[in-house]
Amino acid sequence: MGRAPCCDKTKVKRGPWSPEEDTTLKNYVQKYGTGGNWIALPHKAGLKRCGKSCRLRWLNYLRPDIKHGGFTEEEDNIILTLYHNIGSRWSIIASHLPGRTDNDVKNYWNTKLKKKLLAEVTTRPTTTTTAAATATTTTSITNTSFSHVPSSALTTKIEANHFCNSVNNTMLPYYPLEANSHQSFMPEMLGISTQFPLPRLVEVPENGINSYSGFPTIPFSQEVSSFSPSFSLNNSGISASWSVNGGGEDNNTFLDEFDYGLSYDLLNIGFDFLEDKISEFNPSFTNSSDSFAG
DNA sequence: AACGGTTGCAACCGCACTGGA
DNA sequence: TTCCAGTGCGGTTGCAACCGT
Repeated sequence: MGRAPCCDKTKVKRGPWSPEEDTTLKNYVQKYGTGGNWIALPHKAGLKRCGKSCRLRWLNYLRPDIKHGGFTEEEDNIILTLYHNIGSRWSIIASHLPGRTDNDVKNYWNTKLKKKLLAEVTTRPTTTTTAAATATTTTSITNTSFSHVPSSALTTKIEANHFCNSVNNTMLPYYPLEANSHQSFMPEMLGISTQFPLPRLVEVPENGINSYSGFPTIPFSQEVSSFSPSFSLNNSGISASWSVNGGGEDNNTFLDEFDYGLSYDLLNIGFDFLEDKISEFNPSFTNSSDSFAG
């Protein structure tokens, strides 16, 4: 037995809204407000529509403060950053973009921004260098709208992917940002069998104590100029080690830019492929919104 | 011009959450 | 504490417009 429908589908109009319906809804809401009850609103307003449909039409289209038209470069970057940090929480992302709705942002991501990023990645020259990665290495993707992404971040993750693939063709999932964390961090996004930890970049207090024990962390107060991952395979599985060298001039920038690199590489992998691999590895994992460890 | 494929976006669906009774 | 109507949200679908052949 499923949930009772919110209205009788046979008695309400569905599909595209006519200009007359738009006018009726807009006039009613502007005159009387929603009254805190969308279900009752269409009847009061004289509309043969489901309340949910009215709400959606108002919020996504008729509201006076809605911004229509193309997204700016600045909006692109905000979406990219937030998508990496919190995933597909479109309403939260939209709340950072005045005049944009969650539906707008979601559609824009799915139809344009994701493809734009993929195009950037596929046209980027192949990186063959290893290990040492510095925050100031930005040359590989200049002349793009995301030229501030350091190749260090790209290289780090790409090598991790290649390494995992070369061992047993298995990957573990990207963990979304934890809700209570203060700032972005690098999740332990890849691993095999023993789930080797990749570093998390987390905001930690000046005393250096943080709640993510067991993982290397980089306090914001620490200057960072290079970030060097290395991998090895031995009898006990895979081990990964990381080193961070001081001397950077702006490590907040480095951390922020690292986030962009992460987004690039998630796209480079392909979400579908990644999830298929995860499912093979652990049948209890069903989709990207699930918690793998939970 | 006609057709088929692709794109972009409005709208819908259904589950999760919330708050009041 | 439990129940449930109303609301919020993310994923998905439908379709018109566009594009290439």
